[in-house]
Amino acid sequence: MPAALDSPQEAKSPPLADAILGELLQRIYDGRLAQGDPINEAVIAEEFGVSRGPVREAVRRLQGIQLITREPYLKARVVTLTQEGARELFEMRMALEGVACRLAAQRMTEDEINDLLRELEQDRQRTLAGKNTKSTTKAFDFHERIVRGSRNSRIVDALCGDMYHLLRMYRRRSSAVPERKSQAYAEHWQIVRALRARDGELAESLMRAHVLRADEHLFTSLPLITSDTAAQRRA
Amino acid sequence: MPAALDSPQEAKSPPLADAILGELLQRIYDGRLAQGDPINEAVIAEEFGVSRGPVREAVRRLQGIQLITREPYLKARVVTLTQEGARELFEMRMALEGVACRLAAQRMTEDEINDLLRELEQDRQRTLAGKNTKSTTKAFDFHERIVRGSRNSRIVDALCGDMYHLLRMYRRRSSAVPERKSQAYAEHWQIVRALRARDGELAESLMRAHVLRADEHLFTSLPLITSDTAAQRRA
DNA sequence: CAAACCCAAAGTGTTGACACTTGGCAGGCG
DNA sequence: CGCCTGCCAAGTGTCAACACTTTGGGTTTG
Repeated sequence: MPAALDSPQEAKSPPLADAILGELLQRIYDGRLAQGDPINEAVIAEEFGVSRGPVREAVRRLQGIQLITREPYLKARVVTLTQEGARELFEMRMALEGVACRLAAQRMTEDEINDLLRELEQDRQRTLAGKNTKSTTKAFDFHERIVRGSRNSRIVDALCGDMYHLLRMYRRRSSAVPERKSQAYAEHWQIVRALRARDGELAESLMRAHVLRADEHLFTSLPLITSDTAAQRRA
Repeated sequence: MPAALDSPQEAKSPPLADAILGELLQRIYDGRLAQGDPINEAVIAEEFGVSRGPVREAVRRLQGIQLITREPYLKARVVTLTQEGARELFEMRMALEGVACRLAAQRMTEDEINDLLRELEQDRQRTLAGKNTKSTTKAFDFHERIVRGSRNSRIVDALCGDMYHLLRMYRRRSSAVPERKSQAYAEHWQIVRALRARDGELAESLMRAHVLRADEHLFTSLPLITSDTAAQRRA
C-alpha cells in the first residue's frame, strides 16, 4: 500500500506535480528508489492515485536536476553514481562555494558573521555533548549560511537546490568519519575568521580546501564507471 | 561528412516538445518574445498546431533554464533582465569558467592546446581581413573549447547549455565594442600560454579577469530592478 | 545453424476535454 | 463615496484515451 502524499498540509492549493516530486526525492533519499532503478510513469501514477501528467512533469524535473537519466522514447532510470560523476560534482561545488565564500566576505553584514560564529560555537558544544546525528545537518547549514551570504541567488539556487539533492545522494553511500568532525570545526572556524577579516581571497581558498577535504573520502568507494561503459550497462 | 548541422531539422523521430523548445528559444533570441511578455500555453499550442502538452513541457524547461518566470497558477512571463540578474549571472560564470580553465590547464592534451592556438591565430587573421560579424561566434567557441577541456561534463552543460541562453539574451541588448576585440585576442593568447605552461592557477585568474572585462560593459545599460520592485511591476 | 524478419507487448509521446484557481468587475451594503 | 462580496472570464492543472516508438522473442529463410 502506497503512503498518502500529504507530507505537510498544503492549505488549499496542491500542485500535484510538486507533491510527487517531493515524494520521489524522498524515495531516492531513503533508498526505496535505488541507483539504476527504472522509472515507469504509469506505475508511479497508479501508485499515487493520479494521472500520468503530474508524474511526467515530476520526472522531467528530476531529469533537470540530473537525478534521473532519460532519452526520448526510452525508460527513465535513477542515475547511477560513478566516481567520474562524483569528481565532476565536487569540482563544480568547489568552484561555486569558493566564489560564494569570496563574495560572502565582501557582502555579509557584521551581524550575520557574528551570528554564524556564535552558532558554530553552539554546535560544537552540542556535538561534544551527545547529539552526533545532527552534526551533518548542522554542517550543511553552515555552508548554506555562507552561500546565502554571497547575495547571489543564482549560485544559492544551484548549490542549495539542484546540487544539494545529488550531494545528498552521494553522501548516503559513505559512512561518517567521526574524527573528521573536529577537523571540520577547525576549518569552519578559520573560514569565519577570514570572513571577519573581509579577506575574500583567503576565504575562497580556505573554503575550497575545506570542501576538497570533506569530499575526499567519498570518491574511493564508488564504482569506476565512465559514460561509455555506462552504455553497455543498459544491455 | 562535413559538420553542417541546421538546427530546425528533425531527422526521423520528432519529439515535439524539443522542437517547440527550440522555436521558443529562437523567438526569445530574435526578440519576437520580448522581456516580460506573457506566455500563454493555449495560444502557443494553437500557433504551432499542437496540443498544450508539449508546449507545457517546453515552457517548464525554459523555466528550468530561468528564461521564464512562473508561479503555480499564474501566467508565465519571459524573464525581465535586470542589473542584479546580470551581476549574478556573471559572478557564476566567472566561478565556473575560472575553475574550468584551471582544470583545462591540467587536462587538455598538447595537441588540443596547439590546435586552439592555431585556430586563435587564424581567427585573428580573418578578423583583420573583413568578417567582423563572425568574431563573436568565434570568441564563444574559444571559451567553449577551454570549458570542454576541463573534462567536466557537468560544468560544460551548465555553461554551454543553460547559461549560454541567458548570456545570449543579455548580449542582445549590448552593442559590440570594436576595440574590445583586439584586447580580447591578447587576453585569449595569454590564457593559451598559461594552459601551455600547465599553470592552472594563472590560467584561472587570467580567465576570471578576461570574463570580468568582457562582461563589464553589459551591466551599465540595464534597468536597476531588484526582486521586490519587480513585484510591483506585475500590478 | 545463424542471421534477418516480423510481430506483439511495454512504455512513452500526444491529444482534447474537464476541474480548479486566480484576478478583475459589477453590484449591493455600510 | 468607499469597501466588501459574489460572479465571470482567462488560464493553468489534471485526467483518461489514443498514437507512435522501441524492444525482445519467435519464426522464417539462406
